[in-house]
Amino acid sequence: MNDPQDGETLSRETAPTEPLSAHAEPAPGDLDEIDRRIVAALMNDARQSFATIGASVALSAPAVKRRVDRLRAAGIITGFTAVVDPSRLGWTTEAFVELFCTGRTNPDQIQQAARKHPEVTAACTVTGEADAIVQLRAKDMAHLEQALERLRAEPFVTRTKSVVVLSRLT
Amino acid sequence: MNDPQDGETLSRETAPTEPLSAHAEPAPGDLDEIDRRIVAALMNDARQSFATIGASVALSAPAVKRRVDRLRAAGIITGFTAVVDPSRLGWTTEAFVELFCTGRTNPDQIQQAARKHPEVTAACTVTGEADAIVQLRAKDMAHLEQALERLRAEPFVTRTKSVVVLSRLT
DNA sequence: AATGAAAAAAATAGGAA
DNA sequence: TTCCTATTTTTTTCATT
Repeated sequence: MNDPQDGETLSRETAPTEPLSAHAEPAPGDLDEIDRRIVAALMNDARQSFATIGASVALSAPAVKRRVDRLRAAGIITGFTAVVDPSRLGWTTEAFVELFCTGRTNPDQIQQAARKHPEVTAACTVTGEADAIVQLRAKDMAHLEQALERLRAEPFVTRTKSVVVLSRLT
Repeated sequence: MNDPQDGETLSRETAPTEPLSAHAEPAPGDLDEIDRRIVAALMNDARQSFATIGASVALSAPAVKRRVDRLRAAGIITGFTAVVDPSRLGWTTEAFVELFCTGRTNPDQIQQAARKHPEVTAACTVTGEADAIVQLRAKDMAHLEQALERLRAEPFVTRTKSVVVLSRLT
């Protein structure tokens, strides 16, 4: 994917040692290559047996189990979950909501509020005009509206700006 | 050999042209309360045993297993995955990017473009001024910028507006 | 410290009622 | 659906490098 990016006229010589798509693995934390492959395998299928994983990383089942235990204890793997097709569960209406908050709202307040509403599937503070973006998922538009009203009722929320998801592409 | 769903085989002459695996979603929302609780339990911990789940929904382990099998076959549960703390794996920089597109860009084009870039973790078309929102996740700010540049180079993209995630609250 | 092998305990996968 | 059972997997224990 080498895209000609010549927009800049500054013809500073490019550093020849800099690989563009450097997959530099500085090994954050203390995961080795086997740990990474175990994590990848579990992300792919969290219910496969340790023996199966072991076969793909050339380790015995107990050895894999110990590493998984260690990864969980270290907080690298935080849990295992079922991947559900939300549309099949009926909560098919989605929205992104920008939250504008009062002057000295802190992230903890937003977080606490987010946890109160089950329709909130994600929340984060952001750069830009808004203070936070939350993702909502609801059964239908009426449900979404109701959830949004509840959010707007939070004392620190001064204004919201929503966009509704028309279709999910990924 | 074992056809689980033959309960109502009317002895009407079999239609030879009938696709066997007609994924006829006959009842997209026909999960009963127990199914929902099983799904919730698995979302909470995908590696707990069927017996444990059974204890919480007052069902035997084999009964739970059959329901899970059915939920998977129906495409409601699409898989099981490990939940990983992304910051421990390196891709810690996130952004929401609004995409403004040329006049008659269709969703398929956006979808194809989204698939080309590994940094895109989600993409959807939305109401409002922008045509789509994509979520990016990258190793660091430089990586994010590079991914954004690649996105902006798509021929149908006229303009983008990004906000960077400061911290994830959920 | 980390691994593999073996044994014990637990879970799973089907079958029958 | 539950019950039952053979098979597989998990988990502990122990010996090895």
